[in-house]
Order: sequence, then structure tokens, then C-alpha cells
Amino acid sequence: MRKKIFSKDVMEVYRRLFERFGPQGWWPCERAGARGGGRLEIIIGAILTQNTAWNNVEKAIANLRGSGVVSSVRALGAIGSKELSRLIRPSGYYNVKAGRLKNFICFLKRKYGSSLDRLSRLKTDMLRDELLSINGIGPETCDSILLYAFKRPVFVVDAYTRRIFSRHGSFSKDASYDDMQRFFMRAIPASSKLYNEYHALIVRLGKEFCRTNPDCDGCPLWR
DNA sequence: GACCAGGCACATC
DNA sequence: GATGTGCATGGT
Repeated sequence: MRKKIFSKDVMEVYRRLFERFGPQGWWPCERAGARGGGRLEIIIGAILTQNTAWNNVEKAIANLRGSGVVSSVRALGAIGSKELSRLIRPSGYYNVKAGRLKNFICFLKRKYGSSLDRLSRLKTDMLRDELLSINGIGPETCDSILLYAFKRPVFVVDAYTRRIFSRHGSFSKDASYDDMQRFFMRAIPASSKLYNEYHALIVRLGKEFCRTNPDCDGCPLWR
């Protein structure tokens, strides 16, 4: 039988995952910062990675870097939609995602004078509502932006989180996003660093075991 | 060639 | 509110 994971076990699960896999080095990473892309690049990555392997997103981001549009909101706003689609082609859904990137840039221009600094002054709840109002930014993308780009202590729930923790009985497999998020945020101290690493470790676990080991052989959560 | 990946919006019932 | 569908590339 799989071990049931209650709220009280969530930190122990984190410790086991960290012990097993170590730090995952997700955003913000030195590489993004050094190239000056930083926060904007993280936001772009969060949108491009929707239902897409990160490997493919990296190719798209490399193209965008080559065109110099990850380093400034103005540059990203100035590029044509067709050209943007072409650059992000490797990340899949390129027409949809080009529209979503443009939606974000239009929102930022209209309401915050194209300034990420101005946007970042909002309190977390308000910032979350603002991001969710943008067409193309749903709960996971929104929370990824809050956590990884703005360093807010918001737990990101994704498909792996649902799959793994519903299998371990923490919540039902059709629990709402908000219910799953509450489960973690009640169990873990509010720390963006902790949430950052935990989400990345869940993704690592999902990739490592859920796909390749349907019987959960060697799963660190197994009892 | 099938299946999957760090989702989301929209139509329909 | 639940369910189904379109969007698309690249790796296994």
C-alpha cells in the first residue's frame, strides 16, 4: 500500500525529497540573472511551459534571447505577433502562446505603464487577482509567476502535484486547485524559498518515478 | 507511431 | 459545475 500523506507529513515528505534529489535550481537561476532577462524572462518561461516540456521552452527562450526581447518589456511589446510566434515555435501552441505573451504585455502597459517594478509593489492577493484577470494566465501560471518572478510565498500546484498526492490520499484526484493549494500552504511555513524548492522537487519526482515506474518502485514516498 | 509534457479558454450540456 | 475539445512541438 502507498503511504497516506496527511497534512502533518508534508514537511517530512519535503525533507525526504530534498535528501534524495538535492536542490533543483529552478528560477530565479544565475543564468537568467546574468543575461539581464531576470523577472521578465521568468514570466515568459511560465507562459511558454504551459503543458509543454521545459526542454522545448529552453529552445524558444534561446530564440527570444537572440532577438533581445527577453531583456525588456518594451522590446517584447514592439515585436510583431507573427515574428513572436516564429521565435517561440519550439515550445508548441505557438500562436496561442504568442497571444498570451502579448496579452500580458498589453495588460502591463495599460495598467502599470509597462513597469514590472510598479506591478511588483502590489500586495500578493491583489497581484494574484491582477494576473488572473489576464487571458491566458490561469492559476498555475499565475502562481508560478508570483513565486518564481516575484518571490511571493505562494505554493504552485501542477499536474504532478495532483497525481502524486491524490494517489497518496492527501486529497481526491478531482480536488479543486484552491483546495490542493490550501492543503500545502496550511502545512508548510510561508517561505518562498521553501515553496520554490518543494514544487521543483515534486516535478522531479513525477518525472523520475511516476512515468517510468508505474509500480512506484523506489519512490521516496513509498512505505 | 503512440504517448507525454512545469495549462488554458471556450463551447456545450 | 462538469466534461470535451483545440492548440503543436520535440523527446522517449
